[in-house]
Amino acid sequence: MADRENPTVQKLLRSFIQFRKTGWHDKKINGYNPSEYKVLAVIYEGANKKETEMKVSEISQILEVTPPTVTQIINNLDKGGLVERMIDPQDRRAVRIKLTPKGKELTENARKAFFEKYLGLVDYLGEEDSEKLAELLNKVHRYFYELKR
Amino acid sequence: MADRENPTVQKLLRSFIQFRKTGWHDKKINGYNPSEYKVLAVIYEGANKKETEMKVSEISQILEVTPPTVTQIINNLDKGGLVERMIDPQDRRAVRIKLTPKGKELTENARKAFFEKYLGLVDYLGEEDSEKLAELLNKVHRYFYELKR
DNA sequence: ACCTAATAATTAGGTAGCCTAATTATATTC
DNA sequence: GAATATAATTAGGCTACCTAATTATTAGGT
Repeated sequence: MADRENPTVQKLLRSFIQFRKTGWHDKKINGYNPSEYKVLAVIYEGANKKETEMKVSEISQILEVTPPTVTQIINNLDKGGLVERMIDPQDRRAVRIKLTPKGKELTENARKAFFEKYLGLVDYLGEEDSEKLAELLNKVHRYFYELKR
Repeated sequence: MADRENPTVQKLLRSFIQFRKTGWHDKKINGYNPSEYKVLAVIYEGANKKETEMKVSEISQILEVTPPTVTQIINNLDKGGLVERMIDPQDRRAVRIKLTPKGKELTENARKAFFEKYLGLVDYLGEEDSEKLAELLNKVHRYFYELKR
C-alpha cells in the first residue's frame, strides 16, 4: 500500500485538518457566539431582501440546521433583547423573527467587521486564487456528497 | 459599503460554509468516533516511525488538542480494549500508549478506507489542483493566524 | 363540515469534541 | 533538600448541534 504515502494526499489532508482548526469564526463578541451571529445575519439579510421577516423554518433551511436549533438560539437572542417574535397572521403556526433596533445595530457592526476580514483575505490571496479556492472547495464538497449516496 | 456585495467574497464565504459542513469526517464506525480514530491513527503512525510508543503529550501536540482531551479519548479506547497504557521507565510521569492487536487491526482497516477516500479525491480534483488547494488552504490559515496577533 | 394528516414551532434531553482549573506523581534546578 | 516545573489525570463546563415528543394550526379527502 505505497499509495498511503502519496505526498499529495498527505499535503491535502494536513491542510484540511489545519483549515478546520482555523479560527475564522471567532469566539464570543459582545457576549454572543458565532452561531448566534449567523442567525442574526440571516434575519438581517432576509428582511432586507424580502421586505417580510424571516420564519424559523426559513432560517433553519438557510443555515442547514434543524428548527429546534434555531428556536434555541432565538430564545437566547430574545432574552438579550436583540430579536422579537411575532406570529404570522397569514399562518398562525409560523413565527416571524424581527430584529430590535439594538439587534439591528449589533448585527450591522458585526457584518461590517466580518466582511472587512474577508475582503482582506481576498486581497491576501488575490482575486484569481480566491475564485479558484471557492471552486475547488465546492468540488470537494461535491465529491464527498456523491460518495455518501 | 458596496464592498459587502463583492462577489468573490460572497463565493468564498459560501464555499467555506459548505466545506465546513462537508462530512469528510463520518460519524461513528464500529462504535468509535472520528476523534477516537484520529488518536488511534497518531498512535499507529508514531509507533511505526519512532519504534517507541507515543506519549499522551506527544499525541496532544500532534492533534493540537489539550492533554486532558487526549486522556479522555484514551480512557475510552482503553475501555474498549484497543489500547494499553504503560508507564515510561525513563520518565515515570509519562505514559506510553500502545495499540492492542485488536486496536491495531481496527486502525489499519480504518486507515485503509480513509486513504482510499482521499486518493479518490485527489483523482477527482486532479494532482495539480489538489496541490493548489492544499497550498491555498495553508495560505488562508496563515492569514487568519496573523490577524489574530 | 369533519376528521385525518401534514406542517410550524417548541421543549426536553442528549452527544461530540473540545476546554480550563485543580490534583497527583515524578523530575529538575538551585 | 526545598522549590519549581512537568506529565497525566479527574471533574466539570461549553458550543453547536441533534432526535423525539408535544402543541397549535392548517390543508386535504370524502
